[in-house]
Amino acid sequence: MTVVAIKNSPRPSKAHRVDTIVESARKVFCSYGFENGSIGNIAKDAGIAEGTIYSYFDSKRALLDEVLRRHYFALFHDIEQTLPSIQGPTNRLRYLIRRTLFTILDDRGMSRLRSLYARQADSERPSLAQDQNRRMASMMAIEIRAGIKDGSFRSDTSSNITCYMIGGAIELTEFSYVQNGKVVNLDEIAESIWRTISGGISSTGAATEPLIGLVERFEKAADRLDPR
Amino acid sequence: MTVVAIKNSPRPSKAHRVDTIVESARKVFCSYGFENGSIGNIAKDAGIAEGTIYSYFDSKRALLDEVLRRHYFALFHDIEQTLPSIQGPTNRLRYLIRRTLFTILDDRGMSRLRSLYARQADSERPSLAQDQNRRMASMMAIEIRAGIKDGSFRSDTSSNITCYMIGGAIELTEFSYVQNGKVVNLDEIAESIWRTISGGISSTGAATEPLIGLVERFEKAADRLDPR
DNA sequence: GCTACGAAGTGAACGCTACTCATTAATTAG
DNA sequence: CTAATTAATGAGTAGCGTTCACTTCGTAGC
Repeated sequence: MTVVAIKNSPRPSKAHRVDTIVESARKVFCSYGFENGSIGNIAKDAGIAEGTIYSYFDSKRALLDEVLRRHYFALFHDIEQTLPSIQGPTNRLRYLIRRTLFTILDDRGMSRLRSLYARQADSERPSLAQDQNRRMASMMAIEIRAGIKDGSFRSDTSSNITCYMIGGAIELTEFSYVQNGKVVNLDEIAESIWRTISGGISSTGAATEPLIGLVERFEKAADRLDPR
Repeated sequence: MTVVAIKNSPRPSKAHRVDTIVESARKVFCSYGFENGSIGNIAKDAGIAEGTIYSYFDSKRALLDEVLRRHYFALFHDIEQTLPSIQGPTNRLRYLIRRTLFTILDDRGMSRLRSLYARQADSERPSLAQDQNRRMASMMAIEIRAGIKDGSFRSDTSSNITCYMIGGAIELTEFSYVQNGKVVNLDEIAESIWRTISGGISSTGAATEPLIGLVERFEKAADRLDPR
């Protein structure tokens, strides 16, 4: 996507130039990682001088932030587009878990950036990663609170911690995939997360076991009274 | 802790020298972060030349890895010391959650290192962060499997995902604390994590599902005895 | 005690890269 | 068409991780 510089050629618009830089940065960072991807490479790919980048971005870090910001913007936009068509907080929460989890498979390079470099922001407050966490958490929290209101979820549920648990599990799944690259069964993982979130891990066996015995006795009695 | 170099002074033992370097590195990295803490600073603090560090460590990153490795070693050692004195998988799992969570308050600088820099390892396989995750996960998984065996936990629990959910929630809590520095009520967070893990968030609970089957059997038997 | 030799330590020099800024080119206003 | 303004340039700067030729130290054999 290299732009050839020609004397007297008209300058591209400001927005278009920013787009070019960010797109080149995305390519370079995804291919080489943040630390090994140099401003020189990005400038060469965009067909401009290194100095030009610094009239649009304060630092290399700020450039990475913009790459990630656009990535998350597209992701959230897509989610917000889909969410209203799903009925009920339970289904919506399930969708949020699956949708976020499956983003892992979209782009390996982007997964690497997200799981390794997203957290270290410049000095911005709130940092990009924190902001992203908050947005995802707030979407989930809305569904959880709706679920509490309509009686699907227990009223002593902490929406905050529930979001942390879901988000954290997804992050660790992504990191694990980025590190060892093994193919993962995301359907199964999504199902496990959902099962744990919704039903917990405590066994209900203690409660049901006496009942099983009762039913069996009842069935035996029925057999005697009504053989076959 | 600066060591003053004197000509003809006896050289410290190899192990002692490594300790000095790692301790200086820990101080510098905790104070300035990984990227802003320079090898020059570390060497100055340890009272040695920069080159000396490179006869003990391959790179700056390897030095950070050793700092973190020792930190985790101490943490795991402490946990393994305490764990046997706690009875039952349920209590042990609760302890693991609380113990790991409360590590956040031990040392702010260390929390920063853990949540921002631990994931980017050299080229080691497995990476330090992955190795650490695995150790923590395996400790938790042992308790979860024991809990399944003794009937405390549901048998369809995925120990892996449960660990990810617990570990992920703790990581995000730590990151949030590192970023905005607000005091957090860890007791409350630990309790929420535990409540969700053990009981889920469904108000109906998984308890009813097995019962539905029993009720159906009961009704069928009753139908035979009293048709219509 | 003296010498020789390997191990440990040193710090100046190197290479790389993020970032700056004086200069040049392009665009716009009058 | 000219002047003023804005955008772009790329050689230069600074800082840091890393290397390596050289120095110093510890010790073993005489």
